Amino acid sequence: MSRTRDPESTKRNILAAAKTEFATKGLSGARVDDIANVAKVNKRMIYHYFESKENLFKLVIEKAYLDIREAELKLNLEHLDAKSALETLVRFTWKYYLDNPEFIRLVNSENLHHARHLKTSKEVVQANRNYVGIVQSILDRGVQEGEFRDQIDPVNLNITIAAIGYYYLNNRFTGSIIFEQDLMDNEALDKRLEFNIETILKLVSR
Amino acid sequence: MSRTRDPESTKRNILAAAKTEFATKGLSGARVDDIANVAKVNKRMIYHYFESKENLFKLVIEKAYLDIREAELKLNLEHLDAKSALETLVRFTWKYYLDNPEFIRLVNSENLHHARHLKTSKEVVQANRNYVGIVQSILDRGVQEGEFRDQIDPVNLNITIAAIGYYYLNNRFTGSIIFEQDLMDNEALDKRLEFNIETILKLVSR
DNA sequence: TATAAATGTAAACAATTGGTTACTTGATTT
DNA sequence: AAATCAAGTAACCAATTGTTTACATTTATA
Repeated sequence: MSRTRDPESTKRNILAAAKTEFATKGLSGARVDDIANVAKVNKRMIYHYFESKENLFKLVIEKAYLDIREAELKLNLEHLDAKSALETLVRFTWKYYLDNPEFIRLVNSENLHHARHLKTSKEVVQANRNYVGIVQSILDRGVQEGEFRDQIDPVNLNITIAAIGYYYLNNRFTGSIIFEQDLMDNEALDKRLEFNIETILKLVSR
Repeated sequence: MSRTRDPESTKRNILAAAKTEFATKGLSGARVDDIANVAKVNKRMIYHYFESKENLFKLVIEKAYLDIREAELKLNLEHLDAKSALETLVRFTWKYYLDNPEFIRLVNSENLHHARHLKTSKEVVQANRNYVGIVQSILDRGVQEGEFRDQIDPVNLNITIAAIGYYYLNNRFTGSIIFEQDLMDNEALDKRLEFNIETILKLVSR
């Protein structure tokens, strides 16, 4: 059954192209024409399915958040002892940022625009609520096991786990110039990951 | 002596307006007309003094880096014991990001553009070299004093000190939505700073 | 199979953009 | 005081932008 028309694929192609375009050039720098060209779709289709450039961006950033939270869920951290769970989370976060560089760029864009696209997204808030709950339960478990200090704030811990990977990778271009070394070579990357694991484990341990 | 013409002030006004404009809207989103209006200067003057929008951005980002490194030098960290010096640096970095929100935004923009403006800036590289040297000497001192572990990488430590402040403030908009709390109220800010100091001191201590 | 709805195309539009041209005015120098 | 140059202005331009109009074709359905 040969179909010359395939709306689902058209939508998917547009979303994928938009993600790359927005991540590469930011919201203002992104060009609707370029998205259409990369998606191999007539520009009109973007407006047909997504209403506006702005709305397209909203869907892209929403999906980006849901994707990372979904990937985190698959780690099944509750089956590990607290210390292993935390280390796994630090490794995962690092690798996710490395493998999905668009995520960081999109989050930056959204913050440049005061998060106005995410403001109305109940789904993203809920996904994140679950995530904070998971980290909280790791912390509780760590205290029970006698490994972690108590009274550690899960939100600040979360933020720090993200921060130490995010900043390094987000600022890899200025960083490589400023520190006069290639922050993206394999040795430097491995070293950074170990450094980050150490940072988090020392932070929570008794 | 009343002067109706004042080239130095014109240049200064353009640079100041450009800094705000680029930080607020990014390189692509920034409008030369808006810079001219805010600076209360004819648009032609921007091209007269700064050649192009791109070159204006380059000067803005260079100056932003030189400014923060200059402010750090004034801390005179070498007069403090290692632990105090490190805590002072963490506090300073946090406060500088808080008081100069344009800095973070500009660095993001520059990284979105693969740091192409900073690539040719010897001055910025040199300023940073001095800065890494200062952190290295704090680490050495800490080891001598018996307070710090040895073999801590000064570049990764630097990056982490920046990261834990930068990420929190850069992503304050998405963060406040996602974590369902105002990350920018005074209590949250104070709590974050203490959390960050703890993170760094635990990281380096024996 | 006729019809309506969904999917797609080509071309154009009005607004905006970074940058320029042609000109005027003020300050400095000889 | 004339001449020269720097500083400043207004109007404009060509290119680009997000979005739309008008039209064509395919697919599902009554």
